[in-house]
Amino acid sequence: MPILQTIRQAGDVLELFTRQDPEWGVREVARRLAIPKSNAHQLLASLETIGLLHRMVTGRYRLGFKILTLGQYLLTNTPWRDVAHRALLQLEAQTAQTVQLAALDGGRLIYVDKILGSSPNAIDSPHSDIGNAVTPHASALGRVLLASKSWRVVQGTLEQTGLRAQTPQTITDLRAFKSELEQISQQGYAFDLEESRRGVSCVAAAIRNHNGDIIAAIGLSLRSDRTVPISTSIRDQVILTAEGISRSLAFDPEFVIENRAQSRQAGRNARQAK
Amino acid sequence: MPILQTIRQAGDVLELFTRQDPEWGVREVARRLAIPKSNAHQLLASLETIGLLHRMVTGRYRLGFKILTLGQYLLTNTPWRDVAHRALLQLEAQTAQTVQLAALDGGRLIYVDKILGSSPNAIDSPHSDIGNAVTPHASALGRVLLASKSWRVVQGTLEQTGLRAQTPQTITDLRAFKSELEQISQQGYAFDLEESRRGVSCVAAAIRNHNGDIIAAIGLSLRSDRTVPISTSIRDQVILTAEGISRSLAFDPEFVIENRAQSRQAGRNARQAK
DNA sequence: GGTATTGTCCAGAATGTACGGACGTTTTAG
DNA sequence: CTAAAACGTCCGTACATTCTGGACAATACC
Repeated sequence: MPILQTIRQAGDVLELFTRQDPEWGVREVARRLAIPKSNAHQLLASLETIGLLHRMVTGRYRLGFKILTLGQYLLTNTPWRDVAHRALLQLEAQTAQTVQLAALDGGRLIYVDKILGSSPNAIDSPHSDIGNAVTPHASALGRVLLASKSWRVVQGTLEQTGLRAQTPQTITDLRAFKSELEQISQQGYAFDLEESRRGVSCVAAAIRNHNGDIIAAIGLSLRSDRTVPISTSIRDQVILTAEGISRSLAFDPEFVIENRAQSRQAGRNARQAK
Repeated sequence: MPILQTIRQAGDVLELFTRQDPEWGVREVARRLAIPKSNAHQLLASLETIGLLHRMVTGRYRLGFKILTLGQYLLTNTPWRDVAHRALLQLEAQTAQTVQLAALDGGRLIYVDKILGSSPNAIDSPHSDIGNAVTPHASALGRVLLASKSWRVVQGTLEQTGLRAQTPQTITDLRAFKSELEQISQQGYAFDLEESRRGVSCVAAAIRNHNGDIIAAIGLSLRSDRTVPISTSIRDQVILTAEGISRSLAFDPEFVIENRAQSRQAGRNARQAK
């Protein structure tokens, strides 16, 4: 199974463009990726022609606006996003707190939607901006999603990101983390009590498709000095909202297809097991 | 100047994923791009490993969430976006109408920011969603930006997109369009009276960096049955806001660099002119 | 149950890409 | 003001990668 090396390199180049380092020159890219300058130049120039990068008049490069366009297409075509968005609007109306929608992708937690709470002390952090990718272990959203995976898969993910503590409250012990996931898996929701950010707590619940697979999660963020522990009222509202979304998705014909595909996948697994 | 063919193909693949066709199979891609199936398969699989595509359990592909992440980085690192955002918030507060921020990229108009008007009859159209790319000729925002380019460049752009009428009011005559651009260039703002969408009019003004180059534009959308023509009051508020943004940018050290780069570019042009 | 279509995989052949160096500028150092 | 280091860009060649065409297993359709 040969992987296109040129595209892998293009991916490596794109990985360089982060929030901290938004602009790269040919030389810098070459040094960082340990490739000849000409090679880096070709890669950057080529990525510019397809619009993924934008060449400044200085000759240095930034991300191109085509990415915004593609992101727009992605958001409008993620079937569960619309359903969830409407439900999140209701949840915000009930609680006046900031609510989020997130999914797991490539071992990272991606925020897919966010509605700022109208309450004066609602959380408003760039941490959960749409498109932001974070390590999943330190947030309620991430753990709800991890709890749906087998422990093997979770271990693989943790090997990449580790259990780095983000606040003194972050769980860093592997065994404790495992039992935490098991508990989440049973109760169907997760708490985050100042584990990702000081003074911020979170409740999250999973969204399931027709097949029962967890495909995304919603969360609600609170200043934790207000309600510790998070009131069961808030918690239940989050759970109910998530269940409502899951119920809507069950009747979505889009996910009936997804459902059939699952059995197809099962067949493939059976084949490999032979 | 060899352009990396593999990346060009990858770009062609990404171009296929639009709002109308968000999901593609190997075979479909192969047929559409007139390449062997195996080749298409390699491209799709490779684009998946770098996160730009996401493989469904069916084996078909959609855009990957990495695009959202990159888009997030892009938005947070576009220097004039923050400045403009604050100004747009004020403009919305003054007018209660929907306001937008857009830039020109690759001959297309890209919406970079939008604030929905609080007025009950404010415009709320997916047409101007962040990241959306449209042909520039039929909107006030697009024309303000086109007016900054030389007619040669504009002609090149129009060859790609044409002057297709989107409403009966759209200017389709090339000469009329040229004189329109000249007028916009002089007066510094542009109107769009139901040319892009029925019942919607728009005023737009340009944002300039320290060097006087037009780098982006802001616009305000109105139901056109309310005020025809758009009141000079509204128009002037848009212009003043744009000027305010430009003034802020002039002192942005980021754009002093950009400025120096301009003279560098000038030197390059002089060299080529020899 | 048969047939057409799908995604995946394999091996050889040809093409495209990686490489090192050279050029003209720009920016820094002295 | 001069010198030199750093930068982006552009070649030509040799190699390695990608492209090609076909075969396979599994599914979807009739």
